[in-house]
Amino acid sequence: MNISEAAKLSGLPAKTIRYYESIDLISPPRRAANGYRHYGKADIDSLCFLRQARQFGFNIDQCRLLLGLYKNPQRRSAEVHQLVSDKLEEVDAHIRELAETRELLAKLVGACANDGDADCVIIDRLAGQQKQTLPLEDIKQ
Amino acid sequence: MNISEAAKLSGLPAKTIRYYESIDLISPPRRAANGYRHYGKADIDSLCFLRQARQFGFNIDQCRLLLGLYKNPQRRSAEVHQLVSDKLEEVDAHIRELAETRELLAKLVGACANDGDADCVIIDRLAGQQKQTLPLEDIKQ
DNA sequence: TCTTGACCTTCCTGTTGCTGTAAGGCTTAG
DNA sequence: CTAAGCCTTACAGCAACAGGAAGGTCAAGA
Repeated sequence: MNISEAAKLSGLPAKTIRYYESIDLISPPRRAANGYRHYGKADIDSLCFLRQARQFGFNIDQCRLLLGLYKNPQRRSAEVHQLVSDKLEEVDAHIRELAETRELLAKLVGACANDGDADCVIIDRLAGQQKQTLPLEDIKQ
Repeated sequence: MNISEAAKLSGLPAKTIRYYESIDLISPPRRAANGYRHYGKADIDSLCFLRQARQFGFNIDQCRLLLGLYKNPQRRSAEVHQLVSDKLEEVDAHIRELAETRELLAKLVGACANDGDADCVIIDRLAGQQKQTLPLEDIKQ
């Protein structure tokens, strides 16, 4: 089948499929006489796998590893488990970070007068937090 | 003061300060006779403001708006409030999305045998989720 | 005076994971 | 015959910088 059908079946844009080929994430498919890419069932399986893995938040390099395990009947499930629990930790860390930011933002939103005045707690909070101070003699306009 | 001192005081890398100038986020500073950038106290304030805003998750365009409000004594705090509560919603949405992914990942991690066998629930889950099916007659190798 | 090291400048490339667009060839229906 | 709808390659661009090259400047020490 041609690339647009592969795209439909796999749920990936044709552009993305070509891109994955260009970075050697998938192996180049056979070509028809007219130069068109020609995909088989196994290719579709790999593409579906990649779409899912990306949806789970794995980046391209992690997908590369996962795809390698997917295609390798000699894999040990422990290797897969390791990759996925690493990713889980990554996502947890990200969530913690965002949650922290969220709380700070919520505080700002709550504290702001939200009216027509120029006085604004938010602006005050974002400003005036210098990282370091210089000795007086170094401060020249 | 020179750029490296501005960097120290603001907590932004000198590279970033030059970058902010290149995208017109900050106004170009005065130059000394030798061509070196020369920053004053107001410049540092803007840079600090930007560092904080970026830390709060605002992107460059949002920072542009915030910085405009910061520098504008005619601002109404309601405008600032709007920007920040929009960002809060953005962050909330992002967290919800990540939390969903997290749960899926946790399920995978919990379900995987995590041993030396090739059988792997994770691999099975990532594979075989075709987006669409084609009518039989269209399926040719 | 010369040199050394720490600054500073501009410009170009690379990062991640694609997406958009241009310019052109192939295929199929009307 | 032509128009639509595929397909191809190749190049540019997004965000928000970071790294490095090549070269100018400055201050201190031998």
